[in-house]
Amino acid sequence: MRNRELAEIFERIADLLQIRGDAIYRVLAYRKAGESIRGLSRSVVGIWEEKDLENIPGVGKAIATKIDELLSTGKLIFYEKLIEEVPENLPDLLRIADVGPKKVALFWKELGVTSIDDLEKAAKAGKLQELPGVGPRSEQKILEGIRSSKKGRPERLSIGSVNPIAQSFIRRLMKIPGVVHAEAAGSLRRWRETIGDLDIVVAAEDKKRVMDEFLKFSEVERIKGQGETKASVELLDGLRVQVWVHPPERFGSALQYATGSQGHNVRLREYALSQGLSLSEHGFKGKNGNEILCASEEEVYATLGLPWIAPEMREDLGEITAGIEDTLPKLISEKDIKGEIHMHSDWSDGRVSMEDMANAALERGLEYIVFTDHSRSLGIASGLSLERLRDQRKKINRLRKKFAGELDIFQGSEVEILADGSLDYPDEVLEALDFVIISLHSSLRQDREKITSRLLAAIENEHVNMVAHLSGRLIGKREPADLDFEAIFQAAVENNVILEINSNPERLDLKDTHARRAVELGVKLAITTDAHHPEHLDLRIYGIGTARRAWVTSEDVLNAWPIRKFLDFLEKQKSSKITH
DNA sequence: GCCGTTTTCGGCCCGACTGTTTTCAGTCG
Repeated sequence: MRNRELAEIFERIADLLQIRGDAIYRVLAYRKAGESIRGLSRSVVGIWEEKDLENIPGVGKAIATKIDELLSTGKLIFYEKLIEEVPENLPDLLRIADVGPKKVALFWKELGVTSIDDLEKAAKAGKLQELPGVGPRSEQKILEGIRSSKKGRPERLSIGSVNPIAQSFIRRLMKIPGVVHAEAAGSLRRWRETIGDLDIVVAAEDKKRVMDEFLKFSEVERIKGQGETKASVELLDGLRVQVWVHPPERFGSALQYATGSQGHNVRLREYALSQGLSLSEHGFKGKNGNEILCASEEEVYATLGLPWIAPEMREDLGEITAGIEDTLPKLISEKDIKGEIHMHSDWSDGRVSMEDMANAALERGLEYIVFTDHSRSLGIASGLSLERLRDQRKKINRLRKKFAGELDIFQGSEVEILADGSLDYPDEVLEALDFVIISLHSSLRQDREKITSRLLAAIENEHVNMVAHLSGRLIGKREPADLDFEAIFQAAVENNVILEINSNPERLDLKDTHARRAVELGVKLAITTDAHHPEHLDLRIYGIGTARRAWVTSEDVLNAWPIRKFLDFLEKQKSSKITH
């Protein structure tokens, strides 16, 4: 059973218990356990085999026993009894805006509603407003909520699609007179791979003016809520945007609050309470009611005796403890990157010539690049035949001379791993390449054992330097391959093979939690763009964000190393390979 | 139900906004 399936079960239990009206802290415990499992960097099955379940944060005796039952028998008696009492699909109603557990319970008990269709019928018949605490306006809102949930818009959008919208909003908000700061917060600032709501925090004295101007932005389709300090709207394309306005002297605490995550904030506020301070978006309050205002986030953390914690780490995954102990890593940043080692040209499916790509790399301050066009069997991407590969080498040699002293250029290849685990070029061809990337583009749906051993066989090939986009997932479009990640990370360490964080926002592969686990085990990474066009070189910000979420430092990243160290490592890879 | 630089028992973040209410409950983040 995969972590996500386990997480879904416990999250559903939490919803069902809450609808049933159980004690809220019991509900929260199940929800927290579910979220914790979802965010885990390694498989629960592995932890279960080591009999270490209770070391998972949020998992105690009771939930550990339930995980054990699920993994050994495939079912959970507690859950089966629960859904005899509360209809299993009732939590689906919680997805509708402004419908929470109390209302779901009310509609179910009073009207027998057990599905969204039931609810819609009841609302249209005017049955909801006859219930206590529900009026005509609520009934109307619920109907709207059902309508928008039926439009089939995805609940979370790719960070690559939301980020440009955010930057445009921020530019325009900054132009409103009196605005001192405007900054994206929430999951975008934490560089999560998908974004639910776009959150923006603005610093200005005149709140009302900012609110009025914001609500007039042309993309705003519907105002969902509007108060003194906070407004939330839905855009024409369905994206939800929330804007907070706070006075500049409180901007730090407001930004900290809106950045989250919820889990991080709860833990930080608990830590504040342990020091006799109550923290909110407005600042700190002491026991005697005195206020401490924070214009910057640094002041928020410093007030608690902590170093500033990078937004990407704020997931309640040990960052506050690391802050207390002063062991936070120095995270990698974009300026640390020295080379691009996974990119394409028009020799295969890239859009421009090698020379144009080289110039684009130079413009972006890179010191070395590796062309890694596709290997021969990937016909759909015009993979290079042996002859074309030789021709490309000649061309690259000419380019090397042309760019000498400015940019070092190498010839690599993105080599297909064939269905049986062998590689798409013979060994002597691989040996002649400067850098060998291997990747899967076909037969991604093989079962776990088969696809894992296929990758392991490929990783053990002595000429392989790096594995690209390991899981093969396309976020929201294609599920990752069913891999034994733990085994692959071990093999990568043993064979000195690099694993890629692919920066394409549709991939982000390795993903954050896997990258963190890989580095824990001693794997070295690369942060590449897989560029097929000069502009793709700018996608690296997303890979950097993912790496920072994984607590990665520049020491962990091959293409953040200076050219000398990069080349030395390639030499070392050659000599350290397991021989067969 | 979980957890411990106040605790193995008694806590468990904090506030904005809305609608249905006359002071608050529910939802959301």
